[in-house]
Amino acid sequence: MSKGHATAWAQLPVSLNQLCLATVLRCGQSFRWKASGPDEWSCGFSDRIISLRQSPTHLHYRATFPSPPPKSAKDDTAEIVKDYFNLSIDLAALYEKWSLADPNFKKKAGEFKGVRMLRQDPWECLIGFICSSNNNISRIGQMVDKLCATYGTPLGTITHTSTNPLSPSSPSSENKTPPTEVAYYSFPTIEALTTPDVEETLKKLGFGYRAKYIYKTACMVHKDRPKGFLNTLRDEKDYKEAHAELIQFMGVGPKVADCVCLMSLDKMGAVPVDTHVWQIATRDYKFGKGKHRSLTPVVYEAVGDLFRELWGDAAGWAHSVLFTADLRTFSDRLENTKTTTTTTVKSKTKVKVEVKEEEEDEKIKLEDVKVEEVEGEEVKTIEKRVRKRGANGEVKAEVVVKTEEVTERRTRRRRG
DNA sequence: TATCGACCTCA
DNA sequence: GAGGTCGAT
Repeated sequence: MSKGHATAWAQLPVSLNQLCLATVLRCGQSFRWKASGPDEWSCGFSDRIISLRQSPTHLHYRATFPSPPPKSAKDDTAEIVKDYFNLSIDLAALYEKWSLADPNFKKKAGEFKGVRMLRQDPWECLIGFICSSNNNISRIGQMVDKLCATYGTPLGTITHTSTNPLSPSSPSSENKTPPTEVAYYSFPTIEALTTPDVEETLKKLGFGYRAKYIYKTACMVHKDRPKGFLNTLRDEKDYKEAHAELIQFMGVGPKVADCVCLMSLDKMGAVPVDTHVWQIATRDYKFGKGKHRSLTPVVYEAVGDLFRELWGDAAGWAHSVLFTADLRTFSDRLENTKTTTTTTVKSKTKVKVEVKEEEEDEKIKLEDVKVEEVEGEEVKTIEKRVRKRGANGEVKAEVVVKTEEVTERRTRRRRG
């Protein structure tokens, strides 16, 4: 039982190929779903808590309202759920298409069915991903919880029953944790995050430098944009336009903007390139063939283009499948097929090779990388030009620094 | 255009 | 050091 007014459980026909709840709700799209039971998930929406369960053939849902709804009101929770999970899109058909176009996708997809993009509220999505920089899913979740508890509206409580999978062998006794009442809140409105105290409060709550970003962005959206601005990016702007609008906000770079485009603005081709995706591109798709030492804006876009060419219009959706497969949380699923390649830098030697007096030779690249590979050992020679400057900033000399990096690669198969 | 240090906290 | 961004150079 929970405080509040819960509707009866209802269901929607949804196969596991179309949606895998346990994966989709934990793969870093939304940070607000809580496990409220062994196979139950709950999340606060604007005026109600929605709880979900899944069987092989159905998605079960129910709503818990803070106060009894008028008898006349008909429950629109089904509509909310269909919309939130983008259920009008046939995911299985997309998997077919991607598998045909890409053997690597096909290989990974078997263990990761039903990974679809949510269709979240753009404002919540924006703030959630501003929190995501230099951060991990679990802490982002904790931060968003605090944000909601502090600036959101209470929606009631849900009784959480044991989610501890530890001892299914003795269901009768010991290891059961007692049920607890957990409070749920709505996500704060835009306006709620524009009060002058917000930055300081969030700092105290452990948001770090993101506190300022959130406050500033809230102010920008609220004061400098027309009402409903973020939602208009869905229909009135295409992907590029929406992306350009989003990176105007404080704390929003290309990656965060792509997350918002993909997960809340119906831009299925948006591919957020974070360090994971960058790894996937270089490791599994040989992107750049060892060039590119950092993820500059140009390289960022090139990675997205690579995947868009490979997977087509809904590349962002496809990317999410491989991204999820790469997450530590789910790494056990690939145990049987996986080969892991670990690379360790064995040695690194820097040698200053020559000193040039004030030479302006545009032909020398600022950085030149040569790679040789011998029996699992990779020797990279990096030539980097470093300018020594005097007190006035004038170039006094240029030093070419050669770095030899010896990398050892070990590939091993885990039990299979 | 690309690179670099700083930024908050927690692991 | 992390599932990034900002501001300066």
